[in-house]
Amino acid sequence: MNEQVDGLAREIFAHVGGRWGLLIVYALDTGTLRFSELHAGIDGISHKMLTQTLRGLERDGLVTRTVYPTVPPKVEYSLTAAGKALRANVDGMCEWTRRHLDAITAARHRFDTAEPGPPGGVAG
Amino acid sequence: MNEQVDGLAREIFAHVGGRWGLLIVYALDTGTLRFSELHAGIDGISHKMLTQTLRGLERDGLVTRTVYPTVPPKVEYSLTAAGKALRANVDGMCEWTRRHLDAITAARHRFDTAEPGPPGGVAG
DNA sequence: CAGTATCCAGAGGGATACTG
DNA sequence: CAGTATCCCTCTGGATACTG
Repeated sequence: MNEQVDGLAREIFAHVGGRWGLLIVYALDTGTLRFSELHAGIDGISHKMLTQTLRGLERDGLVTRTVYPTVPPKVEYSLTAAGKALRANVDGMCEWTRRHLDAITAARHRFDTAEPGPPGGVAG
Repeated sequence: MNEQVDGLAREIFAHVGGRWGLLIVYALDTGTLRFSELHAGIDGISHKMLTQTLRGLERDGLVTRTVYPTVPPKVEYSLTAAGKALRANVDGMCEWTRRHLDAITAARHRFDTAEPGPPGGVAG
């Protein structure tokens, strides 16, 4: 297998900021969202992780951050061109999940209820 | 944003087994690989994590596991149809990374050397 | 409203040893 | 060679409080 691309594949995870990065990229499809809107829209994310992940994405040039020096403050986030391109891939992954979720769930059930003595997984 | 799909996006990570899942799926493109071949091919993965992640992928029906009852034992892994479909998406991600890595690196550098007093990131 | 800092629990994941 | 079990540590990430 290609060592180059292996390293490349690893870069993906380094740049999308772990567990929440792709979710944020996904949420930002709408166009532009405020911090509080993202916080409300992404279920389960904490204030801290939203800030932290957003920083990472901004740092890598996947999202833009616009601060309005008003009272109270207002900060808006949106995808850059690179971010939008990434989002297309996220869409692909979602599509894949949508298409295979039933099969996966079934496979999981089969696996969990399988006999210790393997029914058909052995060759020789 | 769509709550349904938000949950769907989360399923992706639940099924690919965290940090190593996609890397394994990527490695298995070749066709069929033994445990030791995977171990050698995926740089940095530990014996434990390879076993553990492989179990998860097998459980979800993304890889098949074939045991040859020989001495010494021999176990081969390969992608199922669902696994191959997933791999196509991983390819897309790699392609994205390949295309944007330079820009990302540059953006990162810019961000890290930016003035505390924002040069152009503020609107109002 | 948005961001930063601190504290702390729990999951993730490595090293090692043992089994078949 | 492949897999399981155990120990232990790091690092993630949540809760909370404070600043602008």
